[in-house]
Amino acid sequence: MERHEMEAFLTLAEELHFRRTSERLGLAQGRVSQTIQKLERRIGAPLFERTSRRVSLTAVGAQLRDDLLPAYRQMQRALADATASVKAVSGVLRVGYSSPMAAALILDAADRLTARYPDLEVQIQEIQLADPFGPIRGDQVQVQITELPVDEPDLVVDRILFSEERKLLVNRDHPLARSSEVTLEDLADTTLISFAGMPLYMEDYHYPRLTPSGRPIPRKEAAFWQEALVMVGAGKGVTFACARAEEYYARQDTVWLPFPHFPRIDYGIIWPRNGNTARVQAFVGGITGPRTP
Amino acid sequence: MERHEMEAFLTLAEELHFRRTSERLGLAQGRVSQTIQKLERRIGAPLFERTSRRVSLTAVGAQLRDDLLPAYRQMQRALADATASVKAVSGVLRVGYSSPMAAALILDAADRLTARYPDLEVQIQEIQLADPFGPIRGDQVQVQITELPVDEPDLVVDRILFSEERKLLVNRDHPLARSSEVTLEDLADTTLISFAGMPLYMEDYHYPRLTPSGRPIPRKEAAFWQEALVMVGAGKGVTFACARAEEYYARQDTVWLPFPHFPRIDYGIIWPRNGNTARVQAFVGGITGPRTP
DNA sequence: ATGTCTTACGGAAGACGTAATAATA
DNA sequence: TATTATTACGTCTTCCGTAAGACAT
Repeated sequence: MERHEMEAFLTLAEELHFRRTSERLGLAQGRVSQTIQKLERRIGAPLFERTSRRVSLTAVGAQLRDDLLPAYRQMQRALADATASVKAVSGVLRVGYSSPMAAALILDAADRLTARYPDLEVQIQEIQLADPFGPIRGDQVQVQITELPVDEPDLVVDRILFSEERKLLVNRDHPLARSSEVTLEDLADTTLISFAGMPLYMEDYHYPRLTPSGRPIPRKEAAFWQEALVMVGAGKGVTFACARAEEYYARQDTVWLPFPHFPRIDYGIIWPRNGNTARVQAFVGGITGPRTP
Repeated sequence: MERHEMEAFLTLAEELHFRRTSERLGLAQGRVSQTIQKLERRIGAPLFERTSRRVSLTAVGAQLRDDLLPAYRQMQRALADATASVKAVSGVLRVGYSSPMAAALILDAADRLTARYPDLEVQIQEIQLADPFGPIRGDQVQVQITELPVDEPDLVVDRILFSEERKLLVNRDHPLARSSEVTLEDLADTTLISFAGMPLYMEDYHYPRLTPSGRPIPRKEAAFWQEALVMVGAGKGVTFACARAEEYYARQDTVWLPFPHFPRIDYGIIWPRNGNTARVQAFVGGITGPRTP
């Protein structure tokens, strides 16, 4: 049963009038007549009783209308929903990241995503550790891959996307640079560079204030990651980073030391609790795929 | 969305293989590819992710399949049900009647019915009052219009179709032929002709054995209606008939007297309890229409 | 005479198959 | 190389509108 036959039949079953039916469908009057006749021939019995003055459904016609109408509506809706869902995942989605590996992941997901949603553009934006949630709260990015823990009432944390070994960055002339194994206890003899503006629970998690034995760890704050790098290069202190960041930020004057006795760095995907749009959903779903295999 | 597009999409969603899909649909391989592409252009995003080696549904495609499949199935079923119901109302339907008015009604309904169900043939058969249920029990007729009351465990009585005034048939030379008004009490002075073979409750209802004052009514039995007519014409007794039967059975030697103090004759439509077929249903539904206006 | 449904006919859209092309394992 | 999906092109079905016909009010 062809679409145009269903439409002719259902419209005529509603209008009970060939001319009005043809007008509603944008067809010539004769077309409706012939389409209905063809359908009736296929079914084997008239669906309408008609004189030149009155059109009415037969029992078979009424039954068919009752069965067909919901199916037709659902079909229409399925198509409309599909186009609407595609349209909802169009426009620009800005994704924040605070680590270059996350950026690579995002760009990878963006490729797959724009293949599936041709009208979607994914833009990326670096997020400074000193203000990790400003951009997402200000809608400068709609979704973000960032270091955990994140515990903000207005932000949803989806899950751990990946985790990285933590390394300690020290100046190549620093005594620790030649240690075989560095631990938290050693930090009492350094200045740890952390970031102002981070929530306290995050700062305490990533940049402890005391060593395990209780000695205070001297600290200094930087505003940007690049600034922290420069400070380490200048011998002003040490700081943490995830292992693979070395591929992006290696410097002659800095060595990246394994730091196995401190937890790895987990990265998660977050978005505003009231910003769970189709775009964001699609991105989160799209970034799921590649991670699992 | 065209039928061939739905079929191509749903089949491909099941097979995940263009060649197998084209074979199942009896199409060329390229056709499937182009049909899917067209659908994807209309929706605005790919429904399948394909390489030359693997085909898989995208999220949009999977959603569309979930929404579309039930609608498509229901549509198919609606059409199949319609053709099946037409086919079920085809062949020969034999209808019994015991009164010429009923025959006219049946023929009228049969005309409308064969217009609605071209493959149905309606035949009529006269039923003798002496054996009112033999033919319907022997499947010589499948439905029957007959005098009420009918109270048989294996027969369904639908409803009263119409009712007719009862008249008394007497020979023109009989003294009652000149009465201004005849009552049951007068029958004590006549011989009432009834029919053998009728169930007792029917015979007692139509042919009382006593007058209201308790006098017995002499009686004689006939085997056929025509026989009863002849007997009345020969002055051998009186009998009952419904008023309009006079149009069919008027004779010079018989007068039809009003008999207002005895109930009218009700006619009902009956069929075997285990013979409620689509044909019968269609006939009963078809005979409903003309009666109501 | 008007409004309705049906029938006849010519043109255009598009669904189809064939066959060549591109990509992947 | 074999198997797959895509693209190009010519054919043919059939959907369509126009216009005339048939019928009822």
